[in-house]
Amino acid sequence: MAQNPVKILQNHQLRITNCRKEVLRTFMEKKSALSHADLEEDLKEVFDRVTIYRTLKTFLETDLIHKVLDDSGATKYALCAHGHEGSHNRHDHEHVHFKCEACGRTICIDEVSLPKIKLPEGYVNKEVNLLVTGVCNKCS
Amino acid sequence: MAQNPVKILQNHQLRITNCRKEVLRTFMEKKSALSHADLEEDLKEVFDRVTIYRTLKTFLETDLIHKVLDDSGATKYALCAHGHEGSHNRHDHEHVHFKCEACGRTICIDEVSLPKIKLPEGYVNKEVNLLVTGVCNKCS
DNA sequence: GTTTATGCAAATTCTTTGCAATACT
DNA sequence: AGTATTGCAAAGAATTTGCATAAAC
Repeated sequence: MAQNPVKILQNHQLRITNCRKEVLRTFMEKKSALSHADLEEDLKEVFDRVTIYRTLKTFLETDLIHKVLDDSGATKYALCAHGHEGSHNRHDHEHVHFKCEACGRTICIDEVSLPKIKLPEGYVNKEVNLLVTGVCNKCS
Repeated sequence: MAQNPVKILQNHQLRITNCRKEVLRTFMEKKSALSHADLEEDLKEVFDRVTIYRTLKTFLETDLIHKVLDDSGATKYALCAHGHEGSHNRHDHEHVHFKCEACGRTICIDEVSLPKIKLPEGYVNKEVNLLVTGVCNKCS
């Protein structure tokens, strides 16, 4: 399994550029969902705002990151947990996210698995997203 | 239980204005989550864009509506199911939303109840939001 | 009559697009 | 060398703020 930014980019057939490496590194380091603004805060001295937008777009299209639901209005993104191993199936995305009201961070809770949802007749379920809001272990 | 816009506004100690009545009526009529843009489309001839923003803000603060998670980026809102009865508890918001990829509508699925989620040690659960993406009964 | 909401203009913020210069393979 | 990515400028949306007028209580 890939573990460093360069290998991940190679696995996804993306050119290796400084911005992509740094964005990836930031996701790996922060271990929480990040918005464009979060990334910009860390990287604005080095890369243009627009480049970060385009990097996120590219990563989304390559299934390297995915959108994380959030009630703050800002779109947040997180690394696809096993995306680096080449398993590009949709269910990579199906996990539980936890948003802390105190520190504002959104993280993936891997320990909790998603319950099966039975929908009414005629509904086709493609993807399930669960967001729990509350206070995290560091803030409580 | 209150059922018309005027009574709902009274119950929430809000002044009765045309814009508030119309926004409420639209939510009741459409029965799906609406974004500011959705409301504007219906009401722009009558009310200013800004007034609709402010109405949504007021309704949010009064717990008359709540944010609905959505992966489209646009913030959507929905009526709090029992908010009109004066029960302002947080669990009003805990339902399952379904977003149809075909028609783009987001609706509340009342038939499905939220599974209990057990979080890791130290996490305090305040609110649970579940979004299922797929195809609805009308589009499938 | 006093308080609160509205409409309009304008300021901010967020996101996208075009294009020449640069970096990657 | 050839193609994709970047930075900058600028356009386009989305959202917020200030203030005078109008509506609600």
